[in-house]
Amino acid sequence: MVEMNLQADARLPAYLRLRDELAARIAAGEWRTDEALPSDNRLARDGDLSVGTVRKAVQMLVDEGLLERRQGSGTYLRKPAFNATLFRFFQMRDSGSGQSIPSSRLLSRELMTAPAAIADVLGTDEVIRIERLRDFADRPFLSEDIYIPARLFPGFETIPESEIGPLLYPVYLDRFEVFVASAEDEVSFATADETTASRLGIATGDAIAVIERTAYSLNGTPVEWRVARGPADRFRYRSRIG
Amino acid sequence: MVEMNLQADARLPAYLRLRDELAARIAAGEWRTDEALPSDNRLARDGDLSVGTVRKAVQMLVDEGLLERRQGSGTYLRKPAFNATLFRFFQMRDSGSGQSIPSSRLLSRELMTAPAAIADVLGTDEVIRIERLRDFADRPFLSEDIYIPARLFPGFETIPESEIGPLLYPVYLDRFEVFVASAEDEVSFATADETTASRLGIATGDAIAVIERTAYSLNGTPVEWRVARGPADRFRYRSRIG
DNA sequence: AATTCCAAGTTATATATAGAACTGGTTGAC
DNA sequence: GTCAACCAGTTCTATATATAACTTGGAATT
Repeated sequence: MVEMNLQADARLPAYLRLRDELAARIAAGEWRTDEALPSDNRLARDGDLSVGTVRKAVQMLVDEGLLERRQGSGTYLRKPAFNATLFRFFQMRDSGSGQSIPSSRLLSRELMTAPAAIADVLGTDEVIRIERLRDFADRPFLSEDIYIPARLFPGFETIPESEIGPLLYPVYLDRFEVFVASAEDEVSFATADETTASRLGIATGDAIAVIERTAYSLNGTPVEWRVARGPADRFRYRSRIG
Repeated sequence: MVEMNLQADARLPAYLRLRDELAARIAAGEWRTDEALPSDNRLARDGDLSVGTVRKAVQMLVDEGLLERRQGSGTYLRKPAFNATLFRFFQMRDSGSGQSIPSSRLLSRELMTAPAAIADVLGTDEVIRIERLRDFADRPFLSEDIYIPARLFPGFETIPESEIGPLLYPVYLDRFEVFVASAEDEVSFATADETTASRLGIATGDAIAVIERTAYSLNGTPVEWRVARGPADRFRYRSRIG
């Protein structure tokens, strides 16, 4: 919020300017996950920089998890590992090591005006709300209310359901070029209200786990807020602290 | 577990060998958090390397969160930000933004033989168990059972309670040179048994949140296992995914 | 006594260069 | 057809060097 980034460049070190430029071009969708960015040498020639400087800029984006270098081959846009990284609340116990992604059913999608608290987080009150139910081991497991800014996802509510897989973030990326780069989860416990209970197939008043997540894009803009509710006794949340 | 690390060095690149050497010397307690490591130039001369190679090694340790560079001054051992990073389950709601650390009472410390599951994680069954109760807003908030290997913490059970602050990790570092570098939390839900209930001042069978944590030192050795239990309705767990 | 200035030491940035290690494709021999 | 050798292009490692930016502490000045 301090400054817009058109002139901010001038006195930044070269490797940072290049990093910003590359990040912008990536965010603009210039490359796909399967083909290579220009080589270090190429970037150096184009930008009139030395290879060392280029490597430093690229390395930053690698550290940020955006790019992936393959020796002898090239530098590629990394496909985000949604399964492992951004999607880790499960009851992993049942099946041996079935990393299976739970199936998901869309219950509703609706263009609406967001409640104040959510509008506050997302920075707009024109949102699309998605209600979704996820199954695991053939039983309803998570009831989700998802809010995304209508401006960033124009027409999301009209996409045929068949074209929306069990994971939303790939859809965000492929169809709207919105890249979910980080998120913040908050876990708490509560009791089920009537609608939640009926969706999950439990009794009203039963204990549930509540995960509230805010997801952010590359530049730190919040692009999604969701709340997920599941039966507390089937719930486990794992977290690595670095 | 694959190999011991005395000869593993030979064919590693120079910057990795230096990184390993520095990490070992840090872990051995060669430097304190307040005075500087040898300068880049010095390390280069000593190790017969170029400055670029040295900087690459040091940068790795900076990225790993171990070191901190202060331009114009030197490279320092970073004091881990325990409050923020490794200590984040609270009910942050009550007081405005009171980042206050809850007070803590030691209930017992005892040299004992660990249950199989815990011995398995820690790699030894000779452990010290610490029972602790933490208050927040004048009410008991977390009941903790903490297990640490006796070998790594000789005599911990006899340290005067007055010399143990509300945070254990600084004690591990200052008195035993054990540096907690990362941890893994697992959050789940259960109901209180009798002892837990009486400690927390709730009824047997009441809903509680359970956080199981394994803490690791620099080289990935588990150095602590703990389980913390608190009333589910006052509980919040925050986690950043990045 | 307080302030300014300077010098030495440190990390940060940038360039240039060289060879090693690896990948993916093409060519050539059999 | 198969396999090996080769080759061009890529990233990776390492060195050497120069300058900028910054910190610290003491000396000089006011």
